[in-house]
Amino acid sequence: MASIREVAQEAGVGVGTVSRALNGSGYVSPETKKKIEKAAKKLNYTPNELARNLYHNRTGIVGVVVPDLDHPFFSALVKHIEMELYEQGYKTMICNTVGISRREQEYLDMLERNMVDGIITASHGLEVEEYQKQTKPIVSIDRDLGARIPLIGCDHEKGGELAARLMLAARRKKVLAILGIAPKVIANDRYTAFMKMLKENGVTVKQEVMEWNIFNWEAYYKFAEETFRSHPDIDGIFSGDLAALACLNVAQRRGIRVPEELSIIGFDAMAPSSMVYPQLTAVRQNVELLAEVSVNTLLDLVEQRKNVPHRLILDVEMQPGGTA
Amino acid sequence: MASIREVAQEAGVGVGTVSRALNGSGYVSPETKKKIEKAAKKLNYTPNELARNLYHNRTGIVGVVVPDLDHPFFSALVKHIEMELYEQGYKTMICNTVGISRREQEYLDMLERNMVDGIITASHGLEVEEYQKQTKPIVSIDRDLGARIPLIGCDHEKGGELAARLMLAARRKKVLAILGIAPKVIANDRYTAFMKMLKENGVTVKQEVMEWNIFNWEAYYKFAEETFRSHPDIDGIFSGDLAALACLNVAQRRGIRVPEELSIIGFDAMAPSSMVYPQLTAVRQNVELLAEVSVNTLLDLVEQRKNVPHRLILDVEMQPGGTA
DNA sequence: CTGTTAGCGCATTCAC
DNA sequence: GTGAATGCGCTAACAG
Repeated sequence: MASIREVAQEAGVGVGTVSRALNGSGYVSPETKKKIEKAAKKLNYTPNELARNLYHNRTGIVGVVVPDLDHPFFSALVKHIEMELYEQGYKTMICNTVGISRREQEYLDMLERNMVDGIITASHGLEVEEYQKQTKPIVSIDRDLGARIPLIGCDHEKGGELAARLMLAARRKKVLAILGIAPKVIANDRYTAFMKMLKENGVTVKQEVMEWNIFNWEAYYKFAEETFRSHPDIDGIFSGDLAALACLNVAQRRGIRVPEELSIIGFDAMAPSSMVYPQLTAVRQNVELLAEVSVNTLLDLVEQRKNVPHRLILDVEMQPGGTA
Repeated sequence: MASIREVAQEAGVGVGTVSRALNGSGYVSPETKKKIEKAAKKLNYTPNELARNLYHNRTGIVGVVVPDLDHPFFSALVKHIEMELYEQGYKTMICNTVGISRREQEYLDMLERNMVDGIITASHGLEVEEYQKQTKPIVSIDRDLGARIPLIGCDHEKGGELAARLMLAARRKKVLAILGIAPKVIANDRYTAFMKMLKENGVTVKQEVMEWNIFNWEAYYKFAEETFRSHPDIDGIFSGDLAALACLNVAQRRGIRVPEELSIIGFDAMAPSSMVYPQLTAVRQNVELLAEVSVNTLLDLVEQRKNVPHRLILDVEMQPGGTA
């Protein structure tokens, strides 16, 4: 509540001196510095960040846009992004788009209005053009938004191949891939690679597509039940963690033995995949590293520290489990 | 990038007029208004929110402090808080304290520095005194921070009793309660009520205490294994969702039949409790309502809309499952 | 070494 | 109806 002017008055000096003393910029005699600090303490002075922001034209806030915070992958991602940003002196503003592209757009607008210094987006409902209009720092996770916007993601192709290899090792013959990913996102490559390798080896591969922007458990569960009705003869399933867990649950309920009769392989290997019994076999993304790389790439842009590569692909590995 | 002054120049009017025209405050002739709008569009003018913030001494940002975003309860809570805040025109800044009270303190400081208009805290590592120093709006979830700070939470006592009733109905004789909650938090009441009712009915109740600020699955799992080693004779377990899920997993691995030989009841009933087979029996908190009430209480304070009650306790119910 | 001054961009007086 | 002037709180450049 107390302003810098009041502190200056109390200490009997000018505002500039107070500013320098408290910020450690420029020279202030030890003596007057003491006086100023005493005055500041007495008045319980706290600098008003809003005024600072206006002057510096920055806020130290980074916007993080995700489709759904209550999804294990995104909650873990945001957690680690927040922690990394904090380490580097930034704050995190979040936005759930829940499939509403208007909300995504509004966050982009906040960039223009200087509310945030940069954006990390993992929600992909808008057209690429909207992003390309922007001139301020943006980093994209899992989607190519053009040459000026760095893309960070994991090696989805390798993930798909790792899964395919497991299916082959288990001699599966009729496998289902459940695609639940936004169009235009590199995450789709996991299915392409998966199906390609299996087909090359004479395995029959079917596919089902889930609404990509629905993330609640009910929906996954219903979809799994429907899947078993329409594909009673499959002996393998590959999909995102949650759909895989739903399939596992329905299989157990139906008395289908996993993995003897049916292999189930997930993608992401987030916490819930370890909670079930048997533990889900799944391709693991290194979310922590993903967060770290995304943040550092963005801040390289924000602070113009150095040039950043346009495409950064992180390694994946297979989390062993009991379902394949 | 274009400022209001440039727009004024382009339109050949004064800055005040531009401000009034674009904000709809005060009178502007339809004619000049047109001119101004054209100029604004031409220059691609966007008001600088930082300047506005300084003038109004507000940011429209609410800080949300939680121990760990990557915990199903908190990720769901933050998701719904964010959505509700968005509906009301506010943005959400998040902070993972991950058990570090310094981080909690820093967020409190941001209140003083006017970076956020208010705070919703569900992380309770700091002493009450630190909160009571604050004069700006704060709402607390699950912990009493003194008369001036509203407390929102669910009816933990009732939850504990609902669980106890199920244990009694299943004729359990040696029950274990796993406490994993911060000290001084009303969430502890669930265990107090649970144990009280069971003891009154002649049931033996033991208890174990987990580090309250550890939230990763590994820790839960290890704790569960240790629990079965040291308490091989129990026939009932009551704890938070994640510890309960870990116990269920270990029990299944050990070939203990649930619920025939062992009843397991969780608290929260978040998504992962539905993913396992059998589904976890658990006390359900209405997170959505909790978020809505917290946000509205805070904004009543921020906008001084009306007086708010100091204590708001929400109902709970039992989520049926197959583990009790 | 330190006080004064001039903005940062906007919103709101208050004369005209 | 409208323009000019003032201030939000702070920082940095500039005299002194």
